[in-house]
Amino acid sequence: MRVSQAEKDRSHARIVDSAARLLRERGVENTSVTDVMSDAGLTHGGFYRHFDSKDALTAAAVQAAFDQFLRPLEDRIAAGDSDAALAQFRTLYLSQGHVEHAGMGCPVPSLASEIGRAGPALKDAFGAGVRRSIAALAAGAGDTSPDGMAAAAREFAMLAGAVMLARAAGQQTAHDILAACKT
Amino acid sequence: MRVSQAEKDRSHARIVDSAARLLRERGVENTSVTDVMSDAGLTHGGFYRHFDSKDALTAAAVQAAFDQFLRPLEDRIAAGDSDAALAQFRTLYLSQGHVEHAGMGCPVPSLASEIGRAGPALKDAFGAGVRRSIAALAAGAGDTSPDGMAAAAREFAMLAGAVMLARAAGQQTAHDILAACKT
DNA sequence: TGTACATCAGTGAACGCGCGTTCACTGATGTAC
DNA sequence: TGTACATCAGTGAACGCGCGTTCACTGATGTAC
Repeated sequence: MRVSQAEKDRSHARIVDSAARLLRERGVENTSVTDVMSDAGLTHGGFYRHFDSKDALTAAAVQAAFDQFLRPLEDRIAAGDSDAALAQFRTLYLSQGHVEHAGMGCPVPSLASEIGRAGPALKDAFGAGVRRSIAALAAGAGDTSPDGMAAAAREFAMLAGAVMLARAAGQQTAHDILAACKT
Repeated sequence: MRVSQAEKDRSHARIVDSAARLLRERGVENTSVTDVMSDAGLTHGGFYRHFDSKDALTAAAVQAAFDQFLRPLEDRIAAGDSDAALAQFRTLYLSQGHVEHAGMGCPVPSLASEIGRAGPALKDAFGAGVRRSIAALAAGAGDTSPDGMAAAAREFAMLAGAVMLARAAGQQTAHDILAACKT
C-alpha cells in the first residue's frame, strides 16, 4: 500500500545506502537491483518508483560512496586539523582493514576498472569523486597550487593502485605492497 | 568434423589470444564465451574441448596478457638495455594510447578491481603477474634489494592507479592525472 | 603401405538460471470540497 | 473538521534476453592390424 512521503524519503535513502555499500563490495555487474532492494528491506518491484534505471541508481550510489568516504577528511581539514587528519587518512587507506572491507572504503579501487567501460553519466559522477579526492589531499597538505594538485594526484594514484593490487594479489604480495607504499 | 592436433593447437592459441584481448577491453563479466570463440573464428559449442570452464580460460588469458605486456621490457633488460627500456615503458604506460587501447595494455588497470572479487585460481594467476611486473621494474632500475623492490612496488601502484583513474574519469581529469604522474 | 575403425574437434540447438524491467493490483496517504 | 476520492509506494508474478554449460551429431584424423 501507499506510504507517506517521509517514509518514501527514508526508503530512498536506504536504497542509496545499500547500493553504495553493495556496489563497493561486489562491483556494479555483480550487484542486482533485487540485491539492493532486499538489503534495503523492500522488494524489487518498487525500485522504479525511486529510479529510472539501475544506471541512475549506480550514479547516485557512486556519489554517495565518495561522500561517505571523503566527508570525515574534508570536515577535519575545514576544522583546521589538516596534519593529523591527513596522516590518519593515509594510514587507514593503506590498512589491512580497508583492503578487507571494500564496502565502506574508497570507491576507486573497487569500481574504477568497471567505470572505465561505463557510460558518460557514470563516468561524470565518478570523475567528480576523483577530483574531490585529489582536492582534499591537496587541501590537507596546504598546497592547492598546480604543483600541489599534481603531487596530490600522484599520491592518490599510488594509494588507489596499492589497495587495488593488494585486493587482487595473494596475502603475502598484498602485505608487501601496502608496506612499500607506507614508506 | 575432427581437425588435426596441430590445427587444434592453433585454435587453442587463438582462443587464448582473443580472450586476453577481449578481457582487457571489456572486463571478465562483460566477455562471454561466445564472444571469445567467435573472435577466434569458432562457435561456442566447441569451447569445452579446450577448457573446463570460463574460469579456466580467464586464468590462462590473464597469464597470457601479462606475458604479452611484460615480455618486451624483460627481454630488453636481459639484453642489457635497461635504462632505455625502462624509460620507454614508463612513457608508454602513462600514454593516451595505453588509456584508450586497454586490449593490448597492462592487465592491472583493466582487471584488478574484478579480480579482487574472484576465486583463488584467478587471484593466483593475477598475483603472479603483479609480482612479475614489480620484479621487472626493480630489475630495470638495477636494484633488486628489498628497498629496490619496495620502490618498484610503489611505482607500479602509481602507474596502474593513474591509468585506471584516467580511464574512469573525464578527459580533462585524465590528462591532468597522466601529466602529474609523468613528473 | 593399405584398410577398418575408434576417436574427437567443431557445430548448432537446447537447458536452466538470473538479470533488468514491466505490470496489475492493494490500500494507506494526501487533497478537494 | 469531516468526507469522498484520486494518487501512488510497495508487492509479487511475469516478460524477454543473454549467459555458462550440455548434448547429439558430423566427418576428418589418428591408430591398430
